Amino acid sequence: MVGIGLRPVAALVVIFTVQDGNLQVLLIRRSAPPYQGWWSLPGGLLSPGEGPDEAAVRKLAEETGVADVYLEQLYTFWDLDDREGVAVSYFALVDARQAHLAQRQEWPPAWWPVDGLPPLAFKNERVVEYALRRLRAKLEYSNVAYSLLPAQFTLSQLQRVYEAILGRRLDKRNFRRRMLSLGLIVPTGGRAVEGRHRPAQLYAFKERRPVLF
Amino acid sequence: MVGIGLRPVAALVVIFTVQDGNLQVLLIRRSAPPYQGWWSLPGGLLSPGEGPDEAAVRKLAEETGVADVYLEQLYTFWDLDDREGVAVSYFALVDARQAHLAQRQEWPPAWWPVDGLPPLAFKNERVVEYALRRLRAKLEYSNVAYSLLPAQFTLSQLQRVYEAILGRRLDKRNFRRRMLSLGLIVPTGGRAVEGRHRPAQLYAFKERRPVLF
DNA sequence: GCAAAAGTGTTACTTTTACACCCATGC
DNA sequence: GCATGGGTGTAAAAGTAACACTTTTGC
Repeated sequence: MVGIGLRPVAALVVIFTVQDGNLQVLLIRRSAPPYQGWWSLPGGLLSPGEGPDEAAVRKLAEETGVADVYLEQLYTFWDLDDREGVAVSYFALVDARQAHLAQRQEWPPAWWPVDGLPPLAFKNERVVEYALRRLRAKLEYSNVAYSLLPAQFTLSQLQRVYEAILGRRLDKRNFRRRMLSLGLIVPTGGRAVEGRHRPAQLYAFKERRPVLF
Repeated sequence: MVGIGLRPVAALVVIFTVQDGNLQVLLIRRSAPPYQGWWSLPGGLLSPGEGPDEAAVRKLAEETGVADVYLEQLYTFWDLDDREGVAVSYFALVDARQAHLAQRQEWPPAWWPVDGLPPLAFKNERVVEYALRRLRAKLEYSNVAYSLLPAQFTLSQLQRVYEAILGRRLDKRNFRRRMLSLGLIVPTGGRAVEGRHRPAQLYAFKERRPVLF
């Protein structure tokens, strides 16, 4: 018998990346009911002895192989399914170049552009929407973008990440001035030779851990 | 036997009010173990069929008699006790004049000034601290203060609420200009005769529901 | 020499801050 | 008439937003 107050508790992770100037979300194709054949966010019930944060870290590692990325608790939903379950949601920011998606026949993960998602199982649209709002807000007053980029990057790459997330173009001069005057990033001295044009100065985040301002 | 992923799930509410220029939190004195004799936040396990939001609303009503106040989910903690329980926390804003604290011998509630709290059970200090940070932030970009004041109030009363929450003095002229230019409040035409001094214009919030800006 | 992206300053405008005195009332 | 809080404007500073051309490289 289920005791009073005992509920299924799951963790759910919205894993974002920016690739080719597009903000993408990791989805998993469901290979069994309920919602067989549909796509949903990675997640699942807590394992014994595990807290929601630990479950989120585990899911993230299972699907992408990465650890030590930006991961933040979002919101706890309780009406995503009909089973009185509670879902603690998270969002994570990963650099697609460092992520290696799990290769499996069943429940395969894939990146989807955030503005072209398929119908999702368990009302996961609400979770993605919530995550996106929070990510956009956070971008304005923190350095979380560090988690979407390699250790060194050009200012143009950084700007493309911001533009992809915010969904609008930014002014190049104002953007560069702001990033530098906030002291978020420093030039490394290296240069990126990338095509038949002038090489770009490489920069790095001063801190590769969350900083608010 | 407890199934996989089944956990005790509780709701926990940080109920704030402003009284005499002081920000206060509602605490309950524990009348049984664990932590007998200590103070803690109101909360408890979800009832059958109840979601965390509903449990928070219920707790709020039980302790203060109020409904329809500002109530927002905060964060889900899981390491507040040793029992693998999950605690979904909320914060609420109530007008002390409209709140009637439950009168009971056991588990009596009381208002405590937020900067003079007693030691709390279940690491509830972390929850209060988190709630306070969120409340301070929210005050700057929303109208949530409506929930701490009666339908009509003077600008000085409103300012005292802001000052109590932010923990610093504000400039009277700048404060008034800002509140009015944001279009948060409107004069009602009434005046408050309150002492041997010039009566104050009464104002009301345009919206008595959460608005972000 | 030309295509491509890198890099760089100035100006107008908006927002924020600092600051001090007169007003209306009750006693 | 005096004590009390109510009410009001302005100027300086800071921050934000708009805008276009030169530079360096590969081919």
